Amino acid sequence: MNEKPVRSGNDAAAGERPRRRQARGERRIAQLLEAAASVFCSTGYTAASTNAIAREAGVSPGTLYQFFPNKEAIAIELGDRLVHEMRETYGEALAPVEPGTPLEEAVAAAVDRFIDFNCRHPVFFALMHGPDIPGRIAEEHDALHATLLSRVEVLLSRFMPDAAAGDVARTAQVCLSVYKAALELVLGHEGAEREAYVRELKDLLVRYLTPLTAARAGAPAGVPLRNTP
Amino acid sequence: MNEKPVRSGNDAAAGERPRRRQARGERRIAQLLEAAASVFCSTGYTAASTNAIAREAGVSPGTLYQFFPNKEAIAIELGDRLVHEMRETYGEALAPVEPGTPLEEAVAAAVDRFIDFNCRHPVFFALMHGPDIPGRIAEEHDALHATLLSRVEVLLSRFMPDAAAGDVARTAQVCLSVYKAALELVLGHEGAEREAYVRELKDLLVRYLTPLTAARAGAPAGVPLRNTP
DNA sequence: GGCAAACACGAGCAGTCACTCGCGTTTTCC
DNA sequence: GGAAAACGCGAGTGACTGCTCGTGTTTGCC
Repeated sequence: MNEKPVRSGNDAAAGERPRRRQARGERRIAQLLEAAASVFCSTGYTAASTNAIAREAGVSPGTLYQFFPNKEAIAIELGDRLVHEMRETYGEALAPVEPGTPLEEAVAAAVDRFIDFNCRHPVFFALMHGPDIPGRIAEEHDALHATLLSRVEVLLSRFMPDAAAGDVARTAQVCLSVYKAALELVLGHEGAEREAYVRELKDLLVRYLTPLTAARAGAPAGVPLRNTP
Repeated sequence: MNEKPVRSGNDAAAGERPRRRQARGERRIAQLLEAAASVFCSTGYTAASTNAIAREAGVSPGTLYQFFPNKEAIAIELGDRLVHEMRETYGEALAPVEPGTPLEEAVAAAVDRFIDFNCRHPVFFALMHGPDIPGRIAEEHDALHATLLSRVEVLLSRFMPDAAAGDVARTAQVCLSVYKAALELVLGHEGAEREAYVRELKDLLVRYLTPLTAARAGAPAGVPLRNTP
């Protein structure tokens, strides 16, 4: 926010000098990011042309490049803002697990928050899981994925304290991948059908994880726990 | 195979006259498809340039267009051949389910065959699940998906005979999506780790489906069966 | 051998893309 | 009010794409 006014003697310090954005500029940036989100969402990153983004935003190509050095920077800025909001969301979604909380509730709470976030920002899915994203966004996605993974591992190790670290990591990976797959189904449906898929996802995760946690208190039948040796 | 020799009077019948391929030509086609598979696999469909495919195959761009009318046709031919082999594979994988076969075995058999196929043909995943595929391939993928879906539904309805049709369809969708997600994990690992993920996928599916089938013979505890009304 | 068709080449064409540049307009700061 | 900077424009540039075409070589058939 509080940018220093243009300094004397600071002109050619770094390759990129911080431009003094006016309110108008900030508005344009938001406008352009919104347009980019729309275009990325409907056509994917590579197929989205900067001219199309500018047109969608109602400005000229030249104006777009007044605020972003290149196409990748648009996706990066968009990704940054989404990841920022995402970190807040999943911080709440995964962090506070009361020791007594049953698995079913923990899963339901996490799933509900993540699904809600992804439904509100469909671009996020397109940007993060597209196969044609630029290297920088991929890094960001990997970082976010790693963070999520370790969070899920912590959550899991609370429910399955006597499992090998490798098994916990693998289980967490499976959970995230399954979530991603189900998210695609959820985003592809509306209303009641969408909610049915959400319920299905919760059931799926709970049934997958329950036998692992069951070792804590007298394994209740079902599929036998299979520990990889 | 047995192509009729060039017919007299059949010259300008349709817009496309069937060229008499020589053995050399068939070899080039196989060569080009192999190169295309490699390039598609590593860069995706849109990013793959026809010049790059030709270069990978060691021929000139003009030669490529002697056998394929356009870039899409390359992907289509490749997809056709893969789908053809796929149909044979999953025909065996899903068709014959003995009435007494336990769920665990049926799932394991299907998963093993599909995983094997996808590991032998990594292009298949890239072509079918890429977001930038041309319309024609998408149709083919949708058709294959629909076929697989109905097969899985038939298989499922044998294990859960007293479920609503909508629930069965949804369950089948979830199974396929989960398979797809796990496939990505499997393809991303090697050796023992890969096998561990395969086992995880089987467990996941069995645990997901077991409570649904349990209604047949005195529900053995675990997560209660939740029927959507 | 000879001829037509299939095969092979690679420079080049039209089209699209990300991005630039010169110039005019609006805002900010004194 | 006036200078400087930020904003805004859109035709244009170079690179790359899918694809063509004229020309030369190899193959199959008589």
